[in-house]
Amino acid sequence: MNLKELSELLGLSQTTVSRALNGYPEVSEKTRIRVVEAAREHNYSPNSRATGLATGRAMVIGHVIPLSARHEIVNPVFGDFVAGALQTYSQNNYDMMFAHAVDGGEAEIYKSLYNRRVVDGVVLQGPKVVEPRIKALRDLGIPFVVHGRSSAEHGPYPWVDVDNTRSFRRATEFLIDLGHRRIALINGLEDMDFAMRRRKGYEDAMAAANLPLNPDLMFTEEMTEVAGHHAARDMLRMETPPTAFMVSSMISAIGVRRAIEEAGLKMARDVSVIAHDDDLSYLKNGQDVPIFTATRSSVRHAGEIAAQILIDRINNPQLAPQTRMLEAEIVVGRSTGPGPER
Amino acid sequence: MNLKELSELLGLSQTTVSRALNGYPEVSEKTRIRVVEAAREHNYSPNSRATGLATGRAMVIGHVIPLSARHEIVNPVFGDFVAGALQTYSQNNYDMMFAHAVDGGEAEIYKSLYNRRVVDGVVLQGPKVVEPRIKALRDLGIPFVVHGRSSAEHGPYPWVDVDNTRSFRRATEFLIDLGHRRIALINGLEDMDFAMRRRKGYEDAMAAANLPLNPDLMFTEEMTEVAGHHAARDMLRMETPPTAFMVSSMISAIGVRRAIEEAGLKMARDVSVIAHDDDLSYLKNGQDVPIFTATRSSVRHAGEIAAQILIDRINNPQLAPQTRMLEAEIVVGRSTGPGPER
DNA sequence: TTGAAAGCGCTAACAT
DNA sequence: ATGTTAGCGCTTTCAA
Repeated sequence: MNLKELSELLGLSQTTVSRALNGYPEVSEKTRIRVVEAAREHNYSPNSRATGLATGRAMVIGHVIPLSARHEIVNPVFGDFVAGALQTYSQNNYDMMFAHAVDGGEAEIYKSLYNRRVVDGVVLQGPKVVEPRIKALRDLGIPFVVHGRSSAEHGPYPWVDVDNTRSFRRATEFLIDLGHRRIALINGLEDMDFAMRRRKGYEDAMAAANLPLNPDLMFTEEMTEVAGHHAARDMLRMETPPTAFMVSSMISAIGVRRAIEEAGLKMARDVSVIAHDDDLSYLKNGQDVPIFTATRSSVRHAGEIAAQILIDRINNPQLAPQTRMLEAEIVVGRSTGPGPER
Repeated sequence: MNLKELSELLGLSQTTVSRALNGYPEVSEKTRIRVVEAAREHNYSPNSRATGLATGRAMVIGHVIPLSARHEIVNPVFGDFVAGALQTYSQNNYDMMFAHAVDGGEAEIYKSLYNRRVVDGVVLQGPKVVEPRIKALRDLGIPFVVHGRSSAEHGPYPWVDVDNTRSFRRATEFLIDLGHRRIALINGLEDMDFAMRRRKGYEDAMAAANLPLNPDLMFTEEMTEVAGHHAARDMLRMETPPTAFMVSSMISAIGVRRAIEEAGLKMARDVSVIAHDDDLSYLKNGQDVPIFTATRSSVRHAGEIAAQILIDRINNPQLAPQTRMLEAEIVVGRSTGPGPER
């Protein structure tokens, strides 16, 4: 059922039916009711391509995943962000498009999506420290918002981020307060902006406590089980192994914990592990567990906010770029056992 | 730059330009080259909404995530499947649409996406044992493919699945061979078809070994860290606790392992854990690690296949529903320590 | 308050 | 080998 058929059925013009359905004021209430009911009854829904052609709006927003970063889509944080954005989109009648890009081709994908009028705007996820995509999007005039920031980018651009530096500083401080001195950092790839910031938080806390930075205890790789395992295993074989691990992802933390088991060490008593996005609900039971930071709900919230900023920008292009810094929800539990001196 | 402008620029009709760009044979090679070059030079890309309107095809496929199942999008397996599908889509010039649905509203979302001609077909993810969506999609005439199966659905429908029953049977057999007798099952929600099949695999193996099924060792919940932790913690407090855990997700396995640590037990020596989608690359180093099944790459492959089946179906609606069963890639490592008798 | 008609950018019959 | 023309299904002036 399309507009024409519906209007013929009602003995009205397409115009009137369209107006009635879209809430224009000049339609009589009587007609509107008749139209709306007939539409529902005959299961009419407007063809979004035709609407898009006529209005010039796609009502779709694009997300692009670098294909090389296959782990990215598997990163739970990614899903949290997307879930948040999805919620805001549906409240505003937007749909979400998903595209992927081979390495280096991301700018092309954005351009293609926008030029073909598939999307009205895009969300840039996983920005690197040096991120040419931001300039590209700005130059192309594509409405966008960044999840995260890019430190090397000095022009204004809209972003939403959680305070990664603060999270890692606070968590590291917590470990230091517990008496740990050899604290390892199992980080993501440090050309990613978030990873660089996390390292900074870690370094800041170490410096503030006058603890030396040991390059052998600072590892950077993709955030996978395997990478976490290898790094932790090697570190635990050192003469003076670390007594604690700051880990950038719950996924790499799986590997880290396994390495600890394999080394015959006991979690919490011999070694503490803080993973960035581990679930924290345990702590509510007041149990003896290692400490953690939690940002899962913060990330979901970031998705909601980012979507709203982008939608505002699409509707009002001359708006100044909005930015929003979210504090990660940090929860720390008690450390168990005799502590780090072994 | 649109078709009209481009054709005026070239002194050709829109038709000829369109034909040149779409590879129709009746265009002279000379003209084609001239057109293609001008298009590239002026950065022309066809408006997909206009193309869609004219052709009746959206070149978009929809994926729907139940919002209630917020964990679903966070499940790594979900990402693997999507990544696989995305790859096939881009090879066939399809884009991927992402929608979400509040509980029970999934059929509406499918209908809406299809009626509005936003998508040409949809992928049904996370089918339940009883899955009304399949009948709904069939009745609506929407091209679709199911990732997984629905046991209560007896009519023909296209699906791609991994052999969950076999995976869990084999992994359970492996534990039994190692001498384990009290094997716990930490499963997902068993109204989900895959979870039901996994339980069946577990039960089959136990029955074949004449081992009793102990309801207290069979847990079913959402596959979260918290749920895994609670279940394992309670089981480990039993008089005769399990010596091994079969876990349905690497995420719940995090909770299970933590509960084991908290109980003062040593992984592998005291308790073995097999998690469904744990990464297995460890084993390649020939280390002493617990055993695992791996299906990560199988799931990605499932995504590729499912996408292809759907595309074929869209292009050829009278095709009989294709189905495809994939064998999960199963890898088992050596169990460490003195074994389960403690 | 309603309708006629043009047009959004493309494809596909149907000429030529 | 190229062009003319009529849509695809909607919105939006402009008229009535």
